[in-house]
This record gives sequence, structure tokens and C-alpha cells, in this order.
Amino acid sequence: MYNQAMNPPLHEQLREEFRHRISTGVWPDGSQVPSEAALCEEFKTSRGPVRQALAALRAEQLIVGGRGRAPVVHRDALSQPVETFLSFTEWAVGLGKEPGQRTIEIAKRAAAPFVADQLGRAPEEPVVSLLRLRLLDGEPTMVERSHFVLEAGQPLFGFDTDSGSTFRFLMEHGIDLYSARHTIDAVAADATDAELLGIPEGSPLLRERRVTSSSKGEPLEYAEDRYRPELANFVIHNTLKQRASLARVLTPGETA
Amino acid sequence: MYNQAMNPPLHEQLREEFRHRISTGVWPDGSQVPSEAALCEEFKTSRGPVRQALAALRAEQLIVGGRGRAPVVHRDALSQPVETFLSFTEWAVGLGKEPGQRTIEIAKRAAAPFVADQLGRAPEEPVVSLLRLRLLDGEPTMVERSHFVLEAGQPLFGFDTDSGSTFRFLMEHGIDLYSARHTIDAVAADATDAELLGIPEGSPLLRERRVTSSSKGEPLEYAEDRYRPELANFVIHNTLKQRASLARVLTPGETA
DNA sequence: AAAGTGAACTTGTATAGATAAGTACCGTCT
DNA sequence: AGACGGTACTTATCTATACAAGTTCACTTT
Repeated sequence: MYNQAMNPPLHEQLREEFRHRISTGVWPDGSQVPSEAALCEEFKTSRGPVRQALAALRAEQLIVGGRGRAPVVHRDALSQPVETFLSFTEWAVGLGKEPGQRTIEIAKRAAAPFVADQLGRAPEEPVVSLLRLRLLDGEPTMVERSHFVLEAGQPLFGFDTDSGSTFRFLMEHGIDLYSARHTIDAVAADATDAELLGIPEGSPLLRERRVTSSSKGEPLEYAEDRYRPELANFVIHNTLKQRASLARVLTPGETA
Repeated sequence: MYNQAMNPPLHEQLREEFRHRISTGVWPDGSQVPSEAALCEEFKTSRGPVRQALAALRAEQLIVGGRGRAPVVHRDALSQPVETFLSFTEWAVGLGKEPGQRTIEIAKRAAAPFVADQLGRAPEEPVVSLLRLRLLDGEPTMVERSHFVLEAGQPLFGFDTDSGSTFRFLMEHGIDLYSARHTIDAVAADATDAELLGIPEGSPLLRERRVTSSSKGEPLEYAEDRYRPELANFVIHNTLKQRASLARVLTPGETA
């Protein structure tokens, strides 16, 4: 008796259901989550899927606690900062700067092998690629190379990519941009970077690569942003106690 | 018959073992991970712990792929989760790498104006300055320029700075290192960096500057670490709902 | 040779049951 | 009242088994 003609696996359904209950307040912030036994009873399932679903929420810090004590709903009301990380436009506005962008190219073509790999798709699958120069108060600041999975990037062809936030635009079109994994390092400016940013080739640039995923964990975008380090950088604050809330997706054995 | 007097749970032991095999090349980059059945056989365990360990590595993108096809090792660079920021040594150990350090210089002298400014002290005040080359498995990886206020740095003169974690050493001597503010950007290698790291001058390096403070908020250390970007980078994961501890900021006019 | 079939692998998902370990709480004893 | 101890409940971990679903590859068929 298992998965009779219901597409998403049980643990995904449970995860979405639990997430829904938290966001709608059926499970209020600060309250205790029902025990695993109770959830098994309610959904007529075994502990496996229930725990898998709870582990996913735990990885997102939507619930905290455990071992002996029932986990507690932990809803951090502030949803602001992610946008400022995902969206150049919002970030700029928040700083009182005038954001600008010049689209160099927008294209639909087969994914490069590396990009396909990051997106978890086949290399021949078409992606929507965007190459843009980003400006702050008219000053060239960052080169953005973005690659969207077709389903997510399709709406962009009906959008003036020089007009504003693609992130917001896609969100409003129902694209489920939910989480992102950022990798930060340094790289030498190539010929394109140098020309667009008006700097010598080989200059050090601050590179941020990210894979943006849906709430189900499916990769939707792979992007590589290269910043002039004199104009932008990244800041982190951490303490001994509050070991960064989100640095690691997965603390000891929590995911499934 | 389970876990009699062995502290870390099985799946954590497996996770570390697998991570170690990847970082040491026993499982080379791009190669296929042994099948779950083979791993169960090797470690005389059931699929549960094995899958849990693999899931952890998957969440860190150390392995990719699945369903039908054996997962593949995917290592582009060693990633440093922001939470391990405070100690290079612990980070290295966690990766299964052998940390090393070569102290180039330790000195007590008047603080340079910029350093004094960061520490909130007067420029003529003496500070303990440390210049070290950091290694991973013997490979030059990072150049660390650290400056402690006198009260915090004094114990270092009674410490073999080539022997291990200065962070841990200072903590054990009652120095109240509590929180840190990290700024990340890119910079070109200067002559010293180039010589120590064995790279051409002008190569892009990933720079992390930090001010470490006591629990009372008094700055105790200002440090500047420069990483070879092929060997180390920083990773952040965030979601819509979560508050990000990482922020992108505009570089103040201090640079050039 | 090219296409199709199917067996043998792989991982994904789910169930059921058992032990370990942490927590909460209640009653008892001092 | 406060300390102690035991019990019941909770989550964490592990085992064993089963079936579903994707991949690979050799073999057969065309």
C-alpha cells in the first residue's frame, strides 16, 4: 500500500503540508510541533516520511529543537535580506543608489556542459542565458551571467530586462525562486569583463556564483556575478554562540 | 547490537570518512561513488546510515547525481562554511586535511594607522602582529596578517605559533574572543603574497578581513587573510524565509 | 548495422520494529 | 520547600525488508 497514483512522494507532500501549516499559523510560531507518532497517526504513514519532511524543515530552520523535547516552530518574520541578496536592484535602492543595467545579450540555447551540470539538466537542454552589465549611479559595477532553466526563464522574453528587477518580475510570474546557494571567490577579469567594467584584463574581481532553487529543491538558475572589489563586497557577522544560522545546509545528520 | 560505547553516531562517522576520501582523492573528482550496497558491505551496516551520510554530502554539493546512476564526486574547491570562520585549523581538520602553518614574523610594534583605526586604538599604541603562511596538506593556501591588541596578543609570545590553533590557544588563556565581522572581497597578490603562495604577482586572491571582538564589543584583533581562490572559497545558503547573516555592502571610499 | 527487448544493476521511497538517549513530570523522602 | 528517583513520553539511531523507478548494457530481432 504505497503511492497509489499520487505523483509527488509522500515525504514531499508532508513537507509542503507542514510548511503550509506553519505559514498559515495552524502551527503558530513558538508552538510545539505534534509528535512524530501523532503525525504518523494523522497521515496514516510510518515514521520515515514524517522524519524526512521534518528534517527538510529543520534544514531551513523553520523548526528547531528536538531529542526528548518536541520541536518548536521558529518563524523568523523577516524575509527581507534574501531579496537584497538575490536582487541587485533592491539592494541598490536600499542603499540610496540608482541601479542600472545594460543587457548585452539574451538568448535561448543549449546549456554549456558546466551550466547543465549545475542545473542538474542534460547538456542539450535549452536554457535562457542573460548577460548583463550592472551599474550603480551610472558606474559599471558588476557583470552578471545568468542561466535559467527554460520553464523559469521563458517569461523573460516578454520582459524589458533593462527596466528593473528580473527577480521580482519572475516571482510575480509565479516562478518559485525560494533558496540559493552562494559560492564566493576571486577570479581574474577576462576580456569581456575588462571591456564592460572598464578595467584592465586580469584585474582581480570578486565572484559570486549561485544556484537558485525552488522550494522543492529543483535548481532553476545558475548565475555568476563578477564585482569590482573596490565597489562592492560581502559582510558576515557571527558569534561564538550563534553559530551562523544558515551557513551550512546540513548539520550533523539532519537531512535526508 | 548498536553503537556500544562509540560516541559519534554511525552516520556521522561515515560522513566524515566519505568526506575524507573525497578530499584526499581516494574517491577522485568526477569518479563514481561506490554503490550503497558496496558501502553497506564494507562498513557492515544497513542502508540507513549510509544514505544519511551521502545525503549530507549531497547537501554540500560534494556529490551529485543519483537515481539509477551512481552519484559522482563533484569537487571544485574546498568550501569553507562561514560558521567555521574563526579557526583555520578546525576548518582544515573538518575537511580531513592536515593544517599547517609557517610563522614568517611575530612582532610587537606600534599599530599602523589603518590597523589602529580598525581596533579603535591610538596609532602609537603597540600591537602584536603576526604574519603566517597557512597550509593544507603541505600546500600553501593562505597568507594571514593578524594584529592583536596588546592584552589579547601578549600570550602569543609564549606559544609556538607553528603548532596549532592560535584561536584555541587564546581562548584557553581566557581571551574573550566572542564575535567577528568579516568582509570579503578580492585583491591582487602583492610581492609577499606571490612569494609565499608560489603564484605570480597580481594573481587574484580572495581576501577576508575581520575584526574579532570580545563579548563586550571591544575589538581585539584585526586580521587580513588572503586565499588562493582555487583552493578555498566561501559558501552561504539562504532561503526566502530565512534571515541572511551575509550581506552585500557597498565598499566605502577607503579603497582604490 | 540499427533498433528494440529485457535482465541486472542502481538509487528512491516506504514500512515495521527495536534500542538508545534526552526531557518532563509526578510522587516521595528528607 | 527542596532534593531525589522513577516513569512515561519524546526524538535519535539503526536494522531489515520490500517495491518502484531510472540507467546500463548485452543480446536479440529486424
